[in-house]
Amino acid sequence: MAIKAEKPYHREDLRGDLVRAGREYVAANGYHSLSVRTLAQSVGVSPGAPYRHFSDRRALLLAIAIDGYTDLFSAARAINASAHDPEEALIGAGLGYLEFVTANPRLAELMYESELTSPSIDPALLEYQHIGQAALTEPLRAAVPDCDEAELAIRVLALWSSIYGFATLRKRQMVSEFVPHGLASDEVARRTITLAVHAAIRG
Amino acid sequence: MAIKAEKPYHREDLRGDLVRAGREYVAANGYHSLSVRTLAQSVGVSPGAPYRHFSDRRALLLAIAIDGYTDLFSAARAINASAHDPEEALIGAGLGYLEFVTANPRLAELMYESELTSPSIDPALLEYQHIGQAALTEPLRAAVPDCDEAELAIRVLALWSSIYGFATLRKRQMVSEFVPHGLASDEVARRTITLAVHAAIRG
DNA sequence: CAGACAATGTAAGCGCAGCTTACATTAATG
DNA sequence: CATTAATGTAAGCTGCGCTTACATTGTCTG
Repeated sequence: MAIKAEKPYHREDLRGDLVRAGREYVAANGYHSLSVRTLAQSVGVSPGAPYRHFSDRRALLLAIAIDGYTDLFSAARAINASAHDPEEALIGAGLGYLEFVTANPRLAELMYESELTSPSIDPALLEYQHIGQAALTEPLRAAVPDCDEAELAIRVLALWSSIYGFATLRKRQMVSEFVPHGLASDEVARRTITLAVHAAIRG
Repeated sequence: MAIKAEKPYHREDLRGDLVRAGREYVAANGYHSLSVRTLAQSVGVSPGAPYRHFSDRRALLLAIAIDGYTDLFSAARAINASAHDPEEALIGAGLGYLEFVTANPRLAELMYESELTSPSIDPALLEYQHIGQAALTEPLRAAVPDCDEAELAIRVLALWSSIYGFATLRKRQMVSEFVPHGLASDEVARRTITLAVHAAIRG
């Protein structure tokens, strides 16, 4: 009899393995070139097997993106909990998002700039957008107590636009194109985020 | 002899025809599903012909994107010329970009959110980024005369982050998610852009 | 003006990927 | 224990990016 344990016909958690391996691949090479076949092979399974767990390549990408969202938001919760005042919470949220995008640029691309968000965002991702929205809305409401909801919503949108836009441009290494002098990148980030937060607070 | 004019073996401007047809396709269906073969067929040419003019599918997409940039910047020049003061020029630039993205969402996706910009922006597109940068830098310099260049660059970056971020979120129809009340979309846009412009002017 | 040459098109095919269908194997259920 | 659903495999269809070899045509030069 063989010493090696025969690999079982049914495996423990193929779906999870695919998401994890897929996430590693995306982190290394980006989502564009991710192939269901190659991914299947890399986890040691036949080319058709993933389709038992994902209807589409798109569904697989969606699962990977959602996996990324859970990480992002657990980090965001930690930051929010350790903030002492609303302004600090807002700046922390912005810088936290920046850090996440910097640490996981390819994953962020899948989450925020892929076919999952175009032409309009995938319904399955809407819930996560609302969580992110709340992470800005609550502190801002606290910072600007007497402010009607419509105005608050606009300011949240403007703030999120700034944070998202800056993070995206930075991910593409376009900050050095705009700010050619040898300013420290972190300093530029801090200035930009605080500028946006202050604009949102004072209107 | 045939009444129809035989179609010539060599055509006038296949490259241009491919770019035009490609742009139409992208506008209608997005760049993701654009296929070189199908595009070749749609302009009545064999599947290999496009490769005489474009080394890659990517090179074709690049040409389509550049075609879009020329349109965007010619519109931007017109707006800039008709502005009466720097603040008006900045707001006009922002709203002009918004209009372009709203009118050409799929094309904007190719220009600003495709594999051409990821992981870092394609060198062939850098020139166009500089043009866009200048369209904000000059009016802002005029609006804030005594401001050193580094500070000016940071504010331009912050302003462009806001404009780009807002336009992108709006393209994904996420504005209605953030601002659920029946506020007119144009009103939200105007408020957001002016907010960003004022923040950039006063620091 | 003729022949060489470059430019630009076609025909055919390789390799790979998404996805489907038919079948095999195993776990769960009554 | 037999049945059934779940989950894997094998094989193949279709379409696409890209290459190579060849056909056609405009242009340049002796």
